[in-house]
Parts: sequence; structure tokens; C-alpha cells
Amino acid sequence: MAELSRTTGVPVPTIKYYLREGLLTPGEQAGRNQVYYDDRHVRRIKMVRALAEYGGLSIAVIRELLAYIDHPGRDPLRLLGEAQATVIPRYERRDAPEEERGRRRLAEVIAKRGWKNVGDHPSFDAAAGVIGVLEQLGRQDVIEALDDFAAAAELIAVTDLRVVGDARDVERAVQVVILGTVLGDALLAALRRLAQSHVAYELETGDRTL
Amino acid sequence: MAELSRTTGVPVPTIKYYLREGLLTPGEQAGRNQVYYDDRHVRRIKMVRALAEYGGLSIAVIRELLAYIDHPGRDPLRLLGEAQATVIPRYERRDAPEEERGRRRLAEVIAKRGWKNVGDHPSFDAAAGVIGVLEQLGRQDVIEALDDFAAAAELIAVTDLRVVGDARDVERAVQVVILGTVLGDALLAALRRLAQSHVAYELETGDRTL
DNA sequence: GCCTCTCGATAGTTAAGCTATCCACTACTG
DNA sequence: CAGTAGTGGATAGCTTAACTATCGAGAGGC
Repeated sequence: MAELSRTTGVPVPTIKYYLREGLLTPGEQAGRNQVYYDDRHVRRIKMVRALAEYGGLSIAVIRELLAYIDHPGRDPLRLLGEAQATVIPRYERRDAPEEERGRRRLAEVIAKRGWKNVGDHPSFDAAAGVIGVLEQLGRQDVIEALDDFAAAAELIAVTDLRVVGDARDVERAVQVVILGTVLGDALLAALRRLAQSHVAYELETGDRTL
Repeated sequence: MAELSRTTGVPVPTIKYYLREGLLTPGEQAGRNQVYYDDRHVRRIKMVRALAEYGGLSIAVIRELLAYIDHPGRDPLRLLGEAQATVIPRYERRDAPEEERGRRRLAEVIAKRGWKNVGDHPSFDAAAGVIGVLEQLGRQDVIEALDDFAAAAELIAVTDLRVVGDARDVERAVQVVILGTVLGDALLAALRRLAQSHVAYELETGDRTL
């Protein structure tokens, strides 16, 4: 265990805690007080840290994710939806008037882009909630950019699905979905800021106009 | 205060807590134990809740954001960078080999897209960290999609800058940047899942091939 | 005149995510 | 082969964040 701690940089008590919480499968017992940990444990710990640090996920959610990674459904077609359902935070759909307006606005955009199969998606209410709150805060200008955001999201989704499709087995595909979603969100957020900085620079120097 | 609580749906003790924490400016004193709150307080509270709930920001970060919203720098050109710096979580740049590799990989993509003004951006290390960890976890397939992600990020950034440019004064622009960044990230994440669901559906029905 | 409500201060609560201590035991070290 | 450092497991404790509850002096309303 000391070695596991050294190679991952995670303190021993924390590893014990992860074991207690069921994030790590017990290692192979070798004698009364000697346990062997292998490469999989190292990757497991790195995954836990990455999901917590970059994805901001709680230990409880990470445990669910890992459980799904270990025992994915066998139907590859449903895999994306199932894995998504495991990752997505559940927003309790409030029936406040502003959220209702957000739902209508979002439904318009979805219709315009011809998106199917999304009306009862768990992320629908999340997006509608954000739109509702933006409207309440008087940020109609941001809401007007919704179409462009949706277009970009579709581009990203196509990439996502291509990567998932290229995964050679279910196990790999599950990892792509989970990590691609959680770490992908963090990555996209960071890239967005870099791109903003770049575009702002080009506007300043006159290399680009909007 | 009871009325403020009723119209926002936030319990009185929580409002008191926000006052203590300096998230809310004190209302107008009217007598020894009577204080008037107005519309701005209502919007303030809604903003705090939105930033916390959808953006997952801590009270401490929200306080900084609000302070910047109240006293933005006067140079509109620097505004984006300053506001960004306030929002972006600071990752302590580790000099682990995998993060170093992430930095190199990211630098390639940036060079390929011709992004300028981006090498020492605070989000650079965040993105590099994610890439590094993806590589460690054996997800080269996701890393290969980096170019596409960057392209989408650029699209989004152009939209962002257009919205900021349309804001008619500095005060409005600051709000666009902060809310557009924090709530925009949440919105994009949700739209991404909706788009994934849509694209997956089209692939299933044969309406689309990759 | 009394009863309720208000503000503000202070203290308490809850949950998450570790971290520290203990203990019985064991395996390497000289 | 004795000693000592280290092991795993159990349990308890710590720290921070974000609220939440209590209290008391004082004001407003019928």
C-alpha cells in the first residue's frame, strides 16, 4: 500500500478511505497483513482523482460511475444513454414560471435544429433552468446566442459519437463516454476560454471582424 | 426581509448569512429595526443562487465575482481577461511528466489552429492537465478529438465575443462575461448531452453516418 | 398594552472528504 | 532470532463550507 501511495501521490490514509468507500476493489490478499495492488489500482486511483478534481464530482457519484464502468449494460446502443444518466446531475424540475419560459425557449431551438429524441432528456430541464435564470437576470442577449451554442454542441456531439463508435469494445466505449463527458466538459470549458482570448486578440489587432 | 425571502424563495437565515458574507449590500435603514430592500437585492440573490447551483461556485468565489461586477476595471479591452481571471479556478501547475506531455500536445493544437495570445493563459494549464490525465488513463482516442473540440470552442468564442461586443456599456458587458462564462459552461454541457442523444438517434435510424 | 415581528449577533448543525490513532500482527534487518 | 519498522483494518477526530437555529433588545400594529 505504501508503494501504491508513492506511485500515485495519494496519502495512505486516503487510499484506505477510498477502499472503505468501495471506490477501490481490495487487492489480492497475500498473507495475513500483506496485500498486493497492481496496475489497475493505480489507474483506478488516478481516475478517481481526475473525476473529483477536474470534474468536481462527489465521492458518491464517482462510486456510481465506477460501478457502471465495472458492470456496464450489454446493449451497446443503450450504453450512451445509460452512462449519461449516471453522470448527469439530477435537477429537480421546478414549475416556476421562469423555468417554464426557459423550457419553451429551448423547445424552439430544438425544433429549429431538428433535434429528435431529446424532449424528455434529463439535461433538458437543466438547460431550461439555465435559460430561465438568464432571462430573470435580464441576459436576453446571452439567450439570443442559444442557436449558435446549439450548433457548436452538435459539432461536438458528432465528434463524441465518432470517438465512441471507434472504441473497439463495450468496456472501452463506457470509459470513453464517462471520461469524455466529465473530463471533456472541463476540457471544453478551458478551450473556450483560450479561444476567447485568441479571438479577442484578433479583434484588437484587426485580424478579424465579427 | 421577510418579503425578500418570500419573493426569492430563500430562507431568512440564509439571507442573513449572505449579508454577513458580504454577498449582499445592506438595505436602506428605515428606523431602528426596519430595512428596505429593493429589486436589486432580489436580482442579487437570484444571481448568487444561479452561480452556486448551476456554476457550482463557492461563496468565496461568488463574492469575488460580485465585487468585480460592482467595480469593474474601466478599460473595456482588458475587461474580458480580467473577468475571466476572476472566474477561472486556479490550477497549480504541477511539473509532473504527464502534465508536461499534455502541455506539448495542447501547444501543437494551438499552433495548428493559429491561436495567439494564449500560451500563458491560466486555462492553458487546466486544459493541459486534463489532456495529461486522459493520456495516463489510456484515452488517446479522446485526445485525438482535440482538434475538433478546439474548432468548436473557437465557434463558441466568436459567438461569445459578439454578445460581449453588443453590450451597450461596461456594466452590461461585465455581466455578460461572468454569466456567459459560468452559466454558459453549464448550458453548453447540457446542450452537448442533448445533441449527443440526437446524433445517437440519427445514427440508429440511419439518418446520419459519421 | 401586549403580542408579534425585526434585525443582528452568536452559536450550533450537517455533510463531505479526508486524516490520525490504535492495535494486533508480520516480515525484513542485523 | 530478537527487535523494529511497517501492514491492514477499525474507529474516531478534524476541517471546511454552507447553512440554520436561538436569543435578546427593541419597534409596529391593533
